Amino acid sequence: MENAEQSPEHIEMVKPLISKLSVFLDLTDDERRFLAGLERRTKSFGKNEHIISEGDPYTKVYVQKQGWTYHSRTLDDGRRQITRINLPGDICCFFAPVLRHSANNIVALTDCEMVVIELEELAEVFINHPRVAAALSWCCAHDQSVLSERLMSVGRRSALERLGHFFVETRRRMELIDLVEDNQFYLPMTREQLSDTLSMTTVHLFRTLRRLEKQQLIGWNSKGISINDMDELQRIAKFTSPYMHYTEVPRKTDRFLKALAD
Amino acid sequence: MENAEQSPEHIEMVKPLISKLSVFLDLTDDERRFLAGLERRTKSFGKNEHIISEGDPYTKVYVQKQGWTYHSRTLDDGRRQITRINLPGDICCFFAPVLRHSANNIVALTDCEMVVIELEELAEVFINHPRVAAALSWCCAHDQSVLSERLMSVGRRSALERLGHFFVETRRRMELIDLVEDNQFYLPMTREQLSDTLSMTTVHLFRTLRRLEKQQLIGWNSKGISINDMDELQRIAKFTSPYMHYTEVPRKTDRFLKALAD
DNA sequence: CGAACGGTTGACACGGGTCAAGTCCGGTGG
DNA sequence: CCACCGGACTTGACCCGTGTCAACCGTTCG
Repeated sequence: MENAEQSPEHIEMVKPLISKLSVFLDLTDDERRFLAGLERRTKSFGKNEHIISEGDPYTKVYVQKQGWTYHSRTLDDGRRQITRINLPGDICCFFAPVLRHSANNIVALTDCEMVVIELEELAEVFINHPRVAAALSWCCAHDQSVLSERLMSVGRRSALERLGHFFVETRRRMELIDLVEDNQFYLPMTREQLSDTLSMTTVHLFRTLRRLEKQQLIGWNSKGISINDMDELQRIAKFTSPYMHYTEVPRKTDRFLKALAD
Repeated sequence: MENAEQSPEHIEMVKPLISKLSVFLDLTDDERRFLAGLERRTKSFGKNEHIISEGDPYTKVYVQKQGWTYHSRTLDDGRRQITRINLPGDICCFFAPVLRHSANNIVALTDCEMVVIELEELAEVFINHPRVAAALSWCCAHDQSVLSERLMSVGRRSALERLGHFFVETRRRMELIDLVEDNQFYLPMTREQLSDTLSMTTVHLFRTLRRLEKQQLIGWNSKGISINDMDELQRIAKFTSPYMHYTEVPRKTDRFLKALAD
C-alpha cells in the first residue's frame, strides 16, 4: 500500500461477488452466506502496485472487492498493450490452478482490495455450490468474449469507433455492478493507460477525445465520465451487445452442474 | 459437407485429444480408454461450412478431430476479424454450458471432423477424470492466452512482426500435435483469411509476405509453409513463448482436482 | 520553488489502406 | 482438347489515418 489517497466512495463495493452474481442467479440464503464467508479474507494493494508481474508463479485466485486493475504485456522496446481492465467483482487469474506462471503484469489502477481465494476454496465452490460455480464460469466466459471484442476493435475499428466502443462497454459493465450514478461513472485511467488499452498513441487519443467532446457526446474529467447520448455513441462505435452475454445463466447449466454435484 | 475435396493426409489425427493431452499428463490406461470412448461420436463439416453462426444457440462442445476452423466477427459494412484459429485437438465452445448464444461465427477452414461432446459427458469428465478436466482447462487457459497475445500483436506489433509472430506461433502449435514434418506444415488459409486474422488488408499482407520471402525466411505455397530460420524469425517478430504455457500441468492442480473429486 | 507527472496541441512523416489492373490455375462444359 | 469462368493470387500508384517529435501548461508533492 504505497499510496494512501482516498478512493472516491462510489468505486467501493461491499459485496462485489454477491452483487454481480445476483444478476444471473437468484442466490439462495445459503449461497449468500457462503459467498459472504469467501469474501472475508482480503488483501490490499496501492495504486500502481504490481499485484503479479510477468513470470511470477500463480498461486491464488483473486476477486476484486474494490478498485480497478489492468493486465498488460510489454515488449523490450517499451511498447505496451493493456489487454484487460478489471472492475469490482471481476475475477483475476481464474486459470491459476492449471498454470504455472503469469505471462502478464497485473497492476492496480486505484487502491484495491482483493478477495483472496485459495485453490481448495475454489474447489469447494465446484463441489458444494455448483450454481455459484456456473456463475463464476460465466464471468470467465464473459471476460473471454470481451477480449475477443477488443481484438475486433483494435483490428477493425477506427480510432473513433474504438474509443466510443470502450466507453459504451465500460459504462455497461459499470451499470451491471450498479456503479453508474447520475449518468456518470468513475474512470480511473490516465490518457496514456487508455491509449495503451485501445492501441493508439496518446496524441491520437487526445485528437479523438476532442472529436467526441465537440459533438457533446461525452464529458470526461477527474470527477468521472458521462455519456450524453448512448444511442448515438453506440451507433458511431458500431456497438452490439450480444458478446457481453448479459442474460441470466441458462437452464441447461443447471443440468450440467447437477450432473457435476451428484 | 458441401465440398468433397481430399484433405492432405498430414492434417489428419486419429486421436487428437489423447495426443494433445499426453503432452501435459502421463495419461493412465483408464483415461485413454475414456478419451477414446469420447472421441467415438463425431460430426463432419465441409470446407467453408458454418459450424455455428452468430446468434445460434450453444448446445454442445466440440473437439476438433481433423481439420482447421476459425472464429470470426463481422461488422455491418463487411469488416471482418478472425479472432481465433483452431487446429486438430482444439476445443470449440468450452463455455457452451454457461452461455446461451454464440456471438461469433465458427467456420470450417478445411473439411473437418468434430468430436461432439454433450454437456452430461463433459460433466462426467469433471467427476470421474479430474486430471483430464485439468488438462481441458489448461487448453482453455492456453486459448485465452493466445488471444491476449494476438491482441498484443494487432495492437502493438508492426505488420512484419505480426506476420512473423503468427507463423512462429502456428508452427509451435503444430509441433505440439506432431504435424510438422520435414520442417514444413500445412497452412490451409487463403491470403484474405490470414489478413483478416492479422488485421491488415490483403494488399499489405502480400507486401509483407514478399519481404519475408526475399530474406529467405519462409516459403509458403499450396503444399505448406516452411520456416527456414526460426531463431531469426522469432527475433524479428519479438516472439517469446511463455504465454503459450507449454509446460506440463502443475502439481497444485492435482491438489485442486483431488479436492474436486472427493 | 523546482521536479515529476499528467494533460494538451501543432506540424510533419510514414505505414498501411484504397483503388485498379492484371495473372494464374483448377474446374466445367462444349 | 480447348475455351471459358470464377476465385485466389499479385502488384503498382496514390492517399489518408495515425504515429512521431517537440513544445508547453497545470497541479501536486517533496
